[in-house]
Amino acid sequence: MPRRYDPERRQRIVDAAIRVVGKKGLAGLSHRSVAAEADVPLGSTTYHFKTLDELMVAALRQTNEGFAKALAESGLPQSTESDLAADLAHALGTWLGGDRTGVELEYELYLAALRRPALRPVAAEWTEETAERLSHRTDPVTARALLALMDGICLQVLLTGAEYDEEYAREMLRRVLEG
Amino acid sequence: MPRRYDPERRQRIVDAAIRVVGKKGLAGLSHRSVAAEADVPLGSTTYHFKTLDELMVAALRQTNEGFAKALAESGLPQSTESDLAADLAHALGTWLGGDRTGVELEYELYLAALRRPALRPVAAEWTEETAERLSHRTDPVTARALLALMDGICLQVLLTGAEYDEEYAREMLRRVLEG
DNA sequence: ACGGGATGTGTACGGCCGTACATATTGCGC
DNA sequence: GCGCAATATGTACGGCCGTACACATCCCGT
Repeated sequence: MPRRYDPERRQRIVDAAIRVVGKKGLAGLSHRSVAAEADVPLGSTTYHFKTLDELMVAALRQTNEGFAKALAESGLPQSTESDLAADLAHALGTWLGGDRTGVELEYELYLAALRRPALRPVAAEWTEETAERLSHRTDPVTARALLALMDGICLQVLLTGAEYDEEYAREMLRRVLEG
Repeated sequence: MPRRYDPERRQRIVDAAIRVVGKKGLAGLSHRSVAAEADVPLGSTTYHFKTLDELMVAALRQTNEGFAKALAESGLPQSTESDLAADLAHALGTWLGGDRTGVELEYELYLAALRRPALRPVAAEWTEETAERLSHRTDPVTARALLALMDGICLQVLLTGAEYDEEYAREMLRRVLEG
C-alpha cells in the first residue's frame, strides 16, 4: 500500500470540503464525502479534523478570506470621494450576478453558525472585520447597519428568487448613509 | 394492539416537528425523531409526510403564521400616527428579548430554503405578505427594505451574540423610512 | 350494515454516518 | 543512522436514517 507524504493534505481537505458544500449543501458534508472528494482515505479526514465543526470552521474562514479579498480588489477601502452607497450596491451586484454557488455556499456556512457555537466566533469575526473596513468611509455604527441591510437584501434575493435590483439597493444604502 | 382514530394526528406531528427543531436543530429532524416526540409510530409520520421537505414546509408555514399573529397583536398594522420605526424596533426587541428558541427556529427554517427549493415558495410568500402588511404605513419598496434591514439586524444579534440595541435599530429603520 | 378507501401499526432491509483502533510509513532531531 | 513522534491507511462496529411493505383498524358513502 504505497502512500506518499503530502505536506498540503490539510489544505486539500479544506478545498474539497468547500466543493462538497457547494455541490451537495452543508447537509451533504461528512468525513466520508470530503474524503472521496479530496481523494484521500477516510482516516485522513478524521485525523486532520477530529470534528466536522473543525472542518467547517476552516472552510468558513477560507471562504470569508476569499470574499474579503474580492471586496478589497473592488477598490472599496480607498476612494473616500466616490459614492459609497453606489460602490456597495455595485459590489453586491457583481457578487450576485455571476455564479451564485459561491454566494449560497458563503451564506450557508455563515448561517450554520446559528446552531453551531463553534462557528459563531468566526461569523462574528467576519462581521467585525468587514465593518471595520467600511468604517474608513463612515462611522462604525452606520457601517454595521450597512452590513445588516446588505445581508438582508442578499437573503431576499436568494430566498425569493427575485432579480437583484442595484438601483434599489443603492437608494436604500444611501438612506442609511445619509440618515 | 389497540389504536384509536386520531383526527388531529397530522397537526400533532407538525407541532412535534417544531419542538424537535427547537431542541435539536434542523439537522436533528427525522421521521424517527418526530415520531418519538409526537409519541406516534414511525409509520405514521411517513404516512402523513412522504418527505421531510413536506414536513418542513408545514412547520415553516405554522411558525410564520405564529409570528405574523404576534406581529398583528402588537398593533402594528393600524395606528398610522405613531412612529413606525419605533414600533418595528420595539417589536423586534420583544421578539428577541425573551426565549430565543423561537427566533432561532424561525430563522433556521427560513434559511433552510437556501438549499431546499421546496421551502422557497413559503419563504417568498412570507416576505411578500409581511411587506404587504407594512405597505399600509409606507410604500412597498421601502417596506421591503425595512424587512431586509430587520433581517440583517436579527442575524447580527443572533450570530455575534451581541445584545439587541433598540435605539440603534430604531435610528437605522428611521433612516430607511425618511430617506 | 357493509364494503372500499383512508388511516394506523410494526418490522425489516440496505445505506451512510462518526468513531475507534491496529498498523504502516514518513519526517526530523540527535 | 536511530528512534520517536507525526502522519497516513484500512477496517470494523454500532447507530441512526429513509423507505417499503404487509397487515390491522377505522370512517363514511351508499
